[in-house]
Amino acid sequence: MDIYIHDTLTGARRRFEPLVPDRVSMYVCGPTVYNLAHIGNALPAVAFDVLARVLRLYFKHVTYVHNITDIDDKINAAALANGEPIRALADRFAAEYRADIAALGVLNPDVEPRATEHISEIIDMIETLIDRGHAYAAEGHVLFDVPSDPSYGSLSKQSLENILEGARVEVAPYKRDPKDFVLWKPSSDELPGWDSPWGRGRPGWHIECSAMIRKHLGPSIDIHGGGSDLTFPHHENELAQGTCVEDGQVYVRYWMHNGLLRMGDEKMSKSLGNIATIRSLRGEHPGEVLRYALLSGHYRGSLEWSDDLIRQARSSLNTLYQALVDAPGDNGATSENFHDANVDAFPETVLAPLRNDLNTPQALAAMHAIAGDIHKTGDAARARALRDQLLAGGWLLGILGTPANDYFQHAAGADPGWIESMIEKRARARDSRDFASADAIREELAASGIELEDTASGTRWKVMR
RNA sequence: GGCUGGAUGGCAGAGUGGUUAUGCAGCGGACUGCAAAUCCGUCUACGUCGGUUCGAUUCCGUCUCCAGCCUCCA
Repeated sequence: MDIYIHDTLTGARRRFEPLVPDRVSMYVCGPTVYNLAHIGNALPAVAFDVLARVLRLYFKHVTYVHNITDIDDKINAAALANGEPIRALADRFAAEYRADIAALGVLNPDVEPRATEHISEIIDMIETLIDRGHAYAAEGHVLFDVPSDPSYGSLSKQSLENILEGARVEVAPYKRDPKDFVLWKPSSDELPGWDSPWGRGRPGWHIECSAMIRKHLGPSIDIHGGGSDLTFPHHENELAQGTCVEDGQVYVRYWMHNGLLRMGDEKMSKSLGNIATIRSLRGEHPGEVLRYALLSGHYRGSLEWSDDLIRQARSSLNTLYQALVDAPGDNGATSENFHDANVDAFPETVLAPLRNDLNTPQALAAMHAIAGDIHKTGDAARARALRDQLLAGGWLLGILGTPANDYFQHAAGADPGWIESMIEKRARARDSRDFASADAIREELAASGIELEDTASGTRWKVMR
């Protein structure tokens, strides 16, 4: 059993081996909470959720830390515009974010740290960087001294000259080098601030993550994930801080970056405004459908988000649920039953692609193969075993979490009792070969969004979806 | 301009030096009173131009196009 992960730093797929056997430390950058999250924000949450599920099967201790950035200029601006206290606004949208990704089946991380709760760790780390000659204070700011880190640029594969040439930001006069970035900056009285050796101020974005990683996972971690748009400068800067604060320690063993969702041929982003919020999407679609859509592409690719993608995901997921409905015996079980199952309980055909750099499209293909086998086998015991395989695979992917019947019957616009009585009426009509009446009843149900299926064991109904 | 990655059938999207991805949709058939679900069959593929090779969608190079990053961003 080997797990492979594509590592951004080396640009290669590498066999995964944690620093300490049986212990995996994983950190994923979460959102800055100043408004509702969009579906692009959910991609890393979902992808790394699947990774965590897989890793927990093979390693006894997995610590998954997923942060929330709750101190940021955009938060300040949003709070000001709202006339709302900054802390209240950040808390509110942090809760909204949690609710949104929970609806997509994302399990809670082990730790969900907030930057504002780690100010002393941040200050400590900045002081260490200054002591070691990698940072300097100037005019109330503290800046990281980029030229002091010879390997700067290695993660984003940028040469220092190119960073300079491409720079579109004005260079502050207190910077020794244009590439130096802020670790600490002063705050005015109306902005949030904390006392520090450099006066009242607040942390820069990059140091927050480094300090929280250090606190919760230590100086050297196994996996660091996030969107590919964070590679530069955020993760490059984190790498510089995390490396320079120690002597020759590897800050991150595997850097993982998910691709970005596109909408209308462009990256979905709050700045561009071409976003679909998770909130609005899950008003229209089950969270599981949205999750399936996200998993239908490989996490490193760029997936085109569209209504058609959602429609296809919905149909595909229906097919899997249909197999559960058609499996003989009790179909009240869900993938949730495999929450604590041993690795042997999971289908290798689904697991193997996931171990190979989280190949979710291939895993889903294997799920459909199992679903097909459920229909094709004539053996009831075999079908039940396959049903369990399907549910187990569903657990890894975070889908099939609803009892199959409920999935097709929940949110029925009509009273189930009425539906059953209509079905009975139709059965009598069919028995007397009055197909015109029988079809009329079926039409009437269809008008209420109810679809009928006549099976060998009787007629069953489901909500059209 | 620099860096990184990508171009696969109607759509989405894996993968592979020679053999079916898969799903969605379409078409034909089976089943059904008719449907639905399911099963069987089936049509559209690997951006361009070269090279390596017995053989390339898969390796190498060229070109074209696209996206991301170089500024906050998942």
